[in-house]
Amino acid sequence: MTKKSDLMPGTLDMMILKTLTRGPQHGYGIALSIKRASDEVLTVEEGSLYPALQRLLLQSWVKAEWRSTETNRRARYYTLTAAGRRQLGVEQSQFETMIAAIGRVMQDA
Amino acid sequence: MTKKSDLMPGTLDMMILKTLTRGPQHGYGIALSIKRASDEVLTVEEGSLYPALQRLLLQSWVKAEWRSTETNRRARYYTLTAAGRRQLGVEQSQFETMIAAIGRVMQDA
DNA sequence: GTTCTATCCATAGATGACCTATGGATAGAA
DNA sequence: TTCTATCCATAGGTCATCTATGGATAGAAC
Repeated sequence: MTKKSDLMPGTLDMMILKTLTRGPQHGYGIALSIKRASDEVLTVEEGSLYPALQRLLLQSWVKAEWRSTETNRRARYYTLTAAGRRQLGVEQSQFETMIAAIGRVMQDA
Repeated sequence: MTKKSDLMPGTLDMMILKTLTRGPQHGYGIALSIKRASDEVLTVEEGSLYPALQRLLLQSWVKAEWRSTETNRRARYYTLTAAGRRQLGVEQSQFETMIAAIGRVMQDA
């Protein structure tokens, strides 16, 4: 089993895509969003996050542009594409299927 | 995301331990149990199963002995140990925590 | 009687996601 | 001016799982 602060493998891309449905964000902001939404249970390391964003860019599930933050710093803002939104749907339903199956295996009977 | 027939990484050991709470079983039987319990959604490949069983043996979470099956074939029967039962509890609660956290990230809000 | 399928064990090597470690840079607070 | 938080990104390692392979036997099918 994974350690407490680790992620569940295979769920990071899905969570990033989901986070971006709430609007464009830069990498650091995505990491904070996930951390806060999960009540500090999930911590996305930068060494996981940026490679993941590169993967998503390559697939054209997100696009990126350099902009300025409210605090006047340069940052790369990521936006969900239409394909990314479709992909999110696919990953969500696969995830649900998987979790439901594991639930059946794990139930007492 | 993982493919449909794949496992969710990090959940195999937990499912094996859970399966063994229903009594000793040989490797092949464990794989079938998981497949059936999950309504054929989860397929444990032999290349995943036997290394997993070696891990569990090393940790003394299961023990093994050679016996004969009902159909007269030699097979290695795996039994859950007390430590294995404790470990199952740990993994289950970590899993629940993780799934709950992912659920919060994935909920529309 | 032999071929095929299901049952059974196990390892080697590849893949791929994630983590650790590292490096760089700036804004604003102390 | 030093420290912390904010921001980006890559290289290298780890580890779980999969693919591919190899071996062996029981019983059914033909």
